[in-house]
Amino acid sequence: MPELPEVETIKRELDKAILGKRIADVVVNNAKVIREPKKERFIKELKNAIIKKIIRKGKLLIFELRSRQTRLPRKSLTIHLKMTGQLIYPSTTLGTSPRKATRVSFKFADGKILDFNDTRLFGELRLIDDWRKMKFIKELGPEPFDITAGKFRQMLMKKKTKIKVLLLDQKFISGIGNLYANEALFRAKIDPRRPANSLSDKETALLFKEIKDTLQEAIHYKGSSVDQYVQLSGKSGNYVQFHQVYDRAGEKCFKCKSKIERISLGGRGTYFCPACQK
DNA sequence: AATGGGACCTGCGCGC
DNA sequence: TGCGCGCAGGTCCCAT
Repeated sequence: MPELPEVETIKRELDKAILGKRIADVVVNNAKVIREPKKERFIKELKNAIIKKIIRKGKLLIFELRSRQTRLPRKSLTIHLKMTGQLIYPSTTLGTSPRKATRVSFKFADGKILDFNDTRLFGELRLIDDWRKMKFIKELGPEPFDITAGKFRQMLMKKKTKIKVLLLDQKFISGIGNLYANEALFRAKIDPRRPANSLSDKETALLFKEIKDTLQEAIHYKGSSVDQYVQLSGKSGNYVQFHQVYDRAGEKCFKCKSKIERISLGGRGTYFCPACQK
């Protein structure tokens, strides 16, 4: 489940690995992940594009491109990993025997290959003129790092929905997914079922701090490798060892030894300690 | 506005 | 061993 820390980890590695490179060829093994334009045009327009800049917005990766003929308008390749998407570089498949889940391979002019793998085909690749005009981008809420505690509090006070569900709403705040929502709420000692506007000033401030700290720590440890996420190199992220509640239903709370509970909120597995979180 | 459900997909682990 | 089933979670979409 790539969330902000996982996508940021990949973004930083991509910066070091592929900036300035020219795409020589694109191999599409499964066109389903290419949302626009059609496969043939997608390939044609990416050929000879140079990776100019890489940007992350929430969980979305954006490659700003430049064509060799600089008069052409700059396009962008956007990549959303959704749940099981991976970016692997340098890939060793060489297009000869692609791994089962390798859906698209980008071959650079120097021969190195960037693979997009995605078991469940939920991932989305788009080649578009202006990423700023994407519906997803226009509706995206601010990232926790881009707002103040006061602003966060002001945002929460307008909402009656359950705090956990709200943290997962990318239009409200972007970058947080199921794993870090669970972890941040545990650290802030807040019951995930609480209506957002029921949080006190103190609780709001603590939650805001814990969200940012949790994300920062996860970035430092290069993400959480549960399910399919790996770093660009294919190595696992190292943050799982610090998880307090996620996927620990029935196990003892590290703080108070109570049993961690699992409930469903907004259709998502929600883990919390009923004794620690009020 | 809030809430719940289904859809998109595949692979895993479970019980039998 | 193999089969069917529920489940995983990011996002969108629809109904109430």
